[in-house]
Amino acid sequence: MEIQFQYVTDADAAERAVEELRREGTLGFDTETTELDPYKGRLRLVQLSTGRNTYVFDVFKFGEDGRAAQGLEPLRELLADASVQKVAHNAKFDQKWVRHHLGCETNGVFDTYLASVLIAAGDSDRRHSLADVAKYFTDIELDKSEQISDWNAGELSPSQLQYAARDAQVMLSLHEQMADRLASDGLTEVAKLEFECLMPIAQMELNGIFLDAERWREQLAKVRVAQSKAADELQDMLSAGVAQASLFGRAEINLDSQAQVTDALINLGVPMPNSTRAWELQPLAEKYPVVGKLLEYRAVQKSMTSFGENILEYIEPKTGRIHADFRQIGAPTGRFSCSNPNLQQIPHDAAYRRCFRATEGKKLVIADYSQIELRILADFSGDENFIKAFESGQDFHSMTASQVFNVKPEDVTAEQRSFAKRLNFGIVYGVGASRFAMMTGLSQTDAENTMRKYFGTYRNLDGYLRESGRSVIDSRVARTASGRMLRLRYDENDRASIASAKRYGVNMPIQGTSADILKRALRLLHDSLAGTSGHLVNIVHDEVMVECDSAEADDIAVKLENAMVAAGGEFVKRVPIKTDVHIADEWSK
DNA sequence: GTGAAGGGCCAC
DNA sequence: AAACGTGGCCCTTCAC
Repeated sequence: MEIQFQYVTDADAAERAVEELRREGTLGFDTETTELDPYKGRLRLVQLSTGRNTYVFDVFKFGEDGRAAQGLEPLRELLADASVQKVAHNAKFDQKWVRHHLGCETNGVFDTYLASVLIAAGDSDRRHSLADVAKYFTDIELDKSEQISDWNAGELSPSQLQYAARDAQVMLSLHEQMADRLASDGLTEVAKLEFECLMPIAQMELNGIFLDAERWREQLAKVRVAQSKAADELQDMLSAGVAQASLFGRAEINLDSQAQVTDALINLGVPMPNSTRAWELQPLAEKYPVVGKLLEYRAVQKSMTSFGENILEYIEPKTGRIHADFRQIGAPTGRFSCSNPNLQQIPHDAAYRRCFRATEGKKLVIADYSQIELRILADFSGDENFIKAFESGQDFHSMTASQVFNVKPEDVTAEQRSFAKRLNFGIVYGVGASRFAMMTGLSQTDAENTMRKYFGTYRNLDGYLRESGRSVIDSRVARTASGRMLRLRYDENDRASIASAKRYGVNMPIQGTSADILKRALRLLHDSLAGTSGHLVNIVHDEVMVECDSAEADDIAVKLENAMVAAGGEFVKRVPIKTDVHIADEWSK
């Protein structure tokens, strides 16, 4: 079916188009670009649709540099105006291109991609491409064959323009269906939270983070030496158990093959546990030096491959920085995930983190939430003792140790604090006594007794966790403070399946509310950084990093802390929210 | 050759 | 009897 559209190629037409578009409260929105990466290609088209009429702005016709094009000023104002809603699919993509190539923000966004993910509520069978979403919510079949066509062409074909117009137009019928569905699923609030977080993330990806390649290479050189030494020594030790070794010299074993390494260890008489995972091998390391060597080799091998030369290839030549991909709903809990490269798994070791640094004349302002998940749990449970431990403002693990072991805070031993700490962390994930025993070295009985004491101290926490578990199994639904939803699937005839669903369902509201809070904080931060030198450069679940002019760092630190604490306060009412903020030259604690 | 699955391990 | 939640990346193995 042909779609009515107007092709906008000059300033007068642009002005008239925007005037017409402004009469609508909601517009379909899409862009066409010559590449997928805004630093590598050009923005060709911006499409805005009222449903009846669609305007296709050809950015090329307004000059070489879209940012400098005066004729596009009305369009920029319209896009930046949050009072006009723009419906787009995966809006982060369009926002990045518009920000970089037109020089303005896109505000007031409704994202059909994120809406679809929220509605799916963790169902991994559902797909979320525009074609899939259109089919699912409106039964419209979309042909995406022009998506990969040449948007660089001097003159675009009628079929290209038709395709471009249609993608913007289809957004409106999609929006109607999806807005209703969000409302009936109780997802309106979380959707707003997600949509308002899009622009901060789009901007963060454009900002990128500076990685000092020289420092990285220096570190890598050290690791290479260690790797080669460990590999050589491990090879020698393993070969001792292989028969052919004496005949043909040293038999080469693939040290990265868990099958070959396991065989070799068995030949050497090492009693092999169920797997060769580090935590299973660790206890054997003392008696069998070869096991210790294997663990040493694995560690350096991991450093060299996952955190080696490859990450340097992600440095964008145009900016000299790394622009990773952040998936806003990376996990069904609402947490972000990050890839290409994953900046959320850079080793904590200062040798790696110090390579991520502020550029000349700049500082990094780094803030992280203190015990955010435990504070959320305390709030949800309403447990007075648990809340008191936070209200005291003292070291939380010492306070809980003091309460659980019934000693004065100043008399808590290092060992008691350590038990309390590991239990505090484990509680959020639904740890059991046997796992707790495993990680502390306590006997099963002692572990059970310690946990009994813990839950005896925090009766309402125990009650909350039980009730939460019962409720998620009963209703097959879990929700965060913002209303984010997870549907649970389990086999009711399988105890293990029920137990697993229960842990997942109990954990999700806690982990997910933490994600809610971070997303709200990013919106507040984005607004308060406007007009400053501050730029968001990285986030790691409960940590936010901003780069800014050195002279402004103190001010930015206050803004960052305020945004994070205010966001926390919107979802957590009874427990104080605390952040630790510091100013540094490098990514460090 | 390519891709999926599984083991292993980094982060929070 | 069970045995701690979320991700991504690298490697080997194995099927096509």
